[in-house]
Amino acid sequence: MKTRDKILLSSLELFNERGERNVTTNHIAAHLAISPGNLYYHFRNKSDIIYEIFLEYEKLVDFYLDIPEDRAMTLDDMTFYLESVFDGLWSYRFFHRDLEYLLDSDQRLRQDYRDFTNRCLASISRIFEKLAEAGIIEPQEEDLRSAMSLNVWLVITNWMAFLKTAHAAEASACLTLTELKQGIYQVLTLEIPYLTPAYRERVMALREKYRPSLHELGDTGTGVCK
Amino acid sequence: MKTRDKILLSSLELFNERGERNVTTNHIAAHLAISPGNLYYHFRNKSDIIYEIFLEYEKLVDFYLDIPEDRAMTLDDMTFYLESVFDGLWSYRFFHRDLEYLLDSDQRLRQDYRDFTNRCLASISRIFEKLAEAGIIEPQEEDLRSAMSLNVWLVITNWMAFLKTAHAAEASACLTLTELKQGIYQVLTLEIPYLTPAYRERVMALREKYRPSLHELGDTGTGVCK
DNA sequence: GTATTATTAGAGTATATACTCTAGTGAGTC
DNA sequence: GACTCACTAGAGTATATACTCTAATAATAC
Repeated sequence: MKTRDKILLSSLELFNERGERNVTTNHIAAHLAISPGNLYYHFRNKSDIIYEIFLEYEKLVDFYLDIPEDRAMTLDDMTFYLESVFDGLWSYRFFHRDLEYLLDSDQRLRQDYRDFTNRCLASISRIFEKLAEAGIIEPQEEDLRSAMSLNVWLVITNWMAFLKTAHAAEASACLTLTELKQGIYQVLTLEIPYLTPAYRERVMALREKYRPSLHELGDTGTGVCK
Repeated sequence: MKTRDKILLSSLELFNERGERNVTTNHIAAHLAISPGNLYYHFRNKSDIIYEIFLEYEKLVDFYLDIPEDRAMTLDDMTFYLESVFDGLWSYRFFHRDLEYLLDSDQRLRQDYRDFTNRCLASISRIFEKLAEAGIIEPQEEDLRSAMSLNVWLVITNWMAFLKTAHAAEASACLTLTELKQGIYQVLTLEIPYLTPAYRERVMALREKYRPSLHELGDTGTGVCK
């Protein structure tokens, strides 16, 4: 693998594990056993690395959130979207953690992320529309649909942050993809009142699969993870 | 005013304005025109300052979220809770921005914040219960109510982060309390399907007051603020 | 007044951080 | 063999950051 790609990969790994704030360019170089100079040959600065990683993330989500317009939407589609989005969130989880700082230090990223958000919101809204066309949820007026989409976006993008703060032990290490996907339970909670009688039972059963196992917040957080 | 209190006040101000990450203890001291040594006489370290500020924040929210158990809940009560919570969020807005990092660097804060979250979630759930008792929303089973409360919490605590990332110009400066309170519109969106016919119109009218004025996300962000 | 304590200034320190500079190395090309 | 050029090592730098230390001053108690 090329050094440039190795740098991106290691950076992502370290960022996810420790948080962008706690990972320096020197750490990244050391982790790869290359020199800082080498790293700076491939990237102008730390922001550049982060921006490249964002582009990957963006590509991934755009790929998953491509809505097929030639056929009706199914429950399986919806499940797929939810699973994919949370997978993506997991793989690039450092990103939302330090989002504000990252956007403040890179205008290019700020602009791109804004566009990205708008695309995601449009996709979510389109999904709701198609779910209504398929008779899975009741159709809603555009106003309500976009407000709902925004709420879905807020829940999705901040579920992980919530989990980390709810944990008693140190945030970064303890967190599983399974726990993360309990966010799907929360998203489906938003849909409940809009489900059609024909689909209500099926969606509720789907939701049940993602239900948090225990009283999460109450755990004493022994911290035996990793 | 005592130096100690001045330090807390200035710190909060600077943190809110520039983000905790961008404010050093030296900045705080300089801003107050006192020496770093003086600052460290009053606080062991930066975390200590943050922790004290958190305690203030906690006290404020706990005060506002005290639910009177001797009488029924009114719509005005609900409005008051929403307004107060967003006011608090505004006054201590640096806090949620760097939350994960802050919790990672102070175990005491982590534990206290976890308890704080649980209290807030309980309060939100209790508010829903009392709104149902008052005939404003339909009563729901506990499971659903707590999942809904969690969604409300997610929307409330992350609305500002969303606004900042949606803005085109630099995040910190441009943001008004008015914009922030459009979060209330989003929270009320969550309640819509559960409203009783008797109150539907009134709540919808209330919600309308907080509706975002323009197509927020679409603005070009000239950045003329501050 | 004197002793004690609380408060403050300000220089200083150890460490970290992002990044630069110079001097290469090695694989391919002609 | 000379030349190019992408790539790499590693020492080095300017600056920042959290925090410490000492000495001095102001406030208070007796």
